[in-house]
Amino acid sequence: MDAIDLSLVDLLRGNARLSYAELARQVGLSAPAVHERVGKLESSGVVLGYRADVAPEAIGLGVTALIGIVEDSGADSDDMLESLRVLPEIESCYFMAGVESFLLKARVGTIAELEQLIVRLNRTPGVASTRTAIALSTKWENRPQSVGPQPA
Amino acid sequence: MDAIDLSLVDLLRGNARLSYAELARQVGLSAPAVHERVGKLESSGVVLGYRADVAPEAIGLGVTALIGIVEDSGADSDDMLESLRVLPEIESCYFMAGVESFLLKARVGTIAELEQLIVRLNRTPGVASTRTAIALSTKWENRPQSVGPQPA
DNA sequence: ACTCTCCGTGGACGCCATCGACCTGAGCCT
DNA sequence: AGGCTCAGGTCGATGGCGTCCACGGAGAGT
Repeated sequence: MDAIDLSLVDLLRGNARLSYAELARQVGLSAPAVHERVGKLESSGVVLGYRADVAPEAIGLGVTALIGIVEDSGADSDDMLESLRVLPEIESCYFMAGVESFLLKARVGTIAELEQLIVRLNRTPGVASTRTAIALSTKWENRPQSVGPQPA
Repeated sequence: MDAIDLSLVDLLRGNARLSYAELARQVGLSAPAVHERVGKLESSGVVLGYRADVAPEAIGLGVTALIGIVEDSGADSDDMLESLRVLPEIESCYFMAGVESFLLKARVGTIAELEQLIVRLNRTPGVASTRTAIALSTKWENRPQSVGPQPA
């Protein structure tokens, strides 16, 4: 992970569809060199994947909610995790410090679907209680912060 | 937005670096047709961009926190938003229902930087109070849920 | 029925991805 | 010091891809 790797990561976080040739121009290496570096970043787990950023309302996921989960005393967190992982509506899952062990970000199409999700969560073994906060709007999300040197 | 557009969105949410030729094969159209459809999805604001998904610890952003903000009565939310937008550590920002008007997801390198961020937030005009919860680990994040027809 | 429009296909051409061969400099052993 | 080894780069070649263009068929409106 030298400065060039950081620049590559920055560039790809900004636009994952840049060609290797373009990346090469930006960092001042040849295309094959960039190709090899990016390949290593991928296989070493630095770059986990490439994703299109899509407006959720446009694909019928207009309701965003953040749900905190309090675990039963004696519940097994690993089992719970597996139960959560199965629910596709849960886009993100954090294990938290504090009373609420998990914090979930969920996206659904309607409030009715959110209700169903919450019911299902409360029925999940190990869940003592849930607390749901609804996002009225997403101002921005997953904005990449630059880590490399400033782009000259 | 027909079924093919949804499939394209699904495919690109799964892997934003798929070539147009590959997308074309998957949806059963020609490459130019896919190229045009994707271009329209981009310019109509359905596809907002393409981002590499990077392991945050690998780039020195090992501390994740969720911060709720309570606004002063009479504060201007738009001004606050601009103040928040300027802080690069804030990766996501939701406008919430409930006592806390905003919910932020922030990533920093160290607890000390988190402390500085919280101090800055509390000094921001319009902020009455903040509440910070620290994520001990990110189980997963921004998992795309499939919206198209099941991939046959 | 004619035509307009939309949306697709197929062909062409230049650029890109990717492979292999070779080069160079750093570090280390003798 | 000399030379081995290896990591990591460049260069050149080739096949596939991105992208532009001209053309064609289906459906709606008159």
